Amino acid sequence: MPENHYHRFFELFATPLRIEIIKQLKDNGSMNVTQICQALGEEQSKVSHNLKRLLMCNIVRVNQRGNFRYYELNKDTILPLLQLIDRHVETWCKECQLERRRKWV
Amino acid sequence: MPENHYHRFFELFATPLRIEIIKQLKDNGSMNVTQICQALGEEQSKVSHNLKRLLMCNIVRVNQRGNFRYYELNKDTILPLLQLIDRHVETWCKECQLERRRKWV
DNA sequence: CAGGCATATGAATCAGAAATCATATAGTGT
DNA sequence: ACACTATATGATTTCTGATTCATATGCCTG
Repeated sequence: MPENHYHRFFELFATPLRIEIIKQLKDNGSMNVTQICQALGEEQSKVSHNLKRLLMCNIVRVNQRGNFRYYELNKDTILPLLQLIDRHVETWCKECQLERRRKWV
Repeated sequence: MPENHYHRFFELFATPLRIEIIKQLKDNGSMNVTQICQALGEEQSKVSHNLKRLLMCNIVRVNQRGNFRYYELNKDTILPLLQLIDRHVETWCKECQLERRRKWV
């Protein structure tokens, strides 16, 4: 990835649904699409579309068993990444306005 | 930041301009707005708007000298973060389609 | 091979964030 | 106080990516 495409990578983590999917996989190991849908109360095609994005850059892997496709997190790189963010946020974003979205005042 | 706001953080790195700004600050240490604008050939208000987003979550800091506001990167957390991404990309995204945006096939 | 799941895909629409542009604020030197 | 520069802000428009919905593909079982 040329340096100027960093943002494409971060983009993958920049939506709530994909983050939720990642959390599910982090907690539960390996899940098929239906399981993810149920766990999140989200629609199948929506989840599939988003899994595709995650798959694209090896944030998740997939392996098929019969009719099902089991997705799992690429923990090697993703877990440390999330940890790093946690640390930053812990130290620097204590009262930062990440949550309140009304306006970026 | 509650866990479910991760994406707000990543969002900050998910645009080419902000990445360019970050790279400038990484390379040049401390720059005022005009310098950044010139370095990137971008418009002032555009840059200011984006710096604001970065400032919000301590990705950059600012300190004022006279009429100028000098921005610098919060290297402690941001550099390791970028490094981590580099590693992931190096290992996993060698021939992944991050750059070609036509379609996510 | 037919029927039924599980999942993927494509096209159209929708939403939200970035760019734009006009204007405001704030510091500086006279 | 005035003119000037540097930067910030707000409102509007523009774009891009996410959602939606309809449909396709693929596997499995009788």
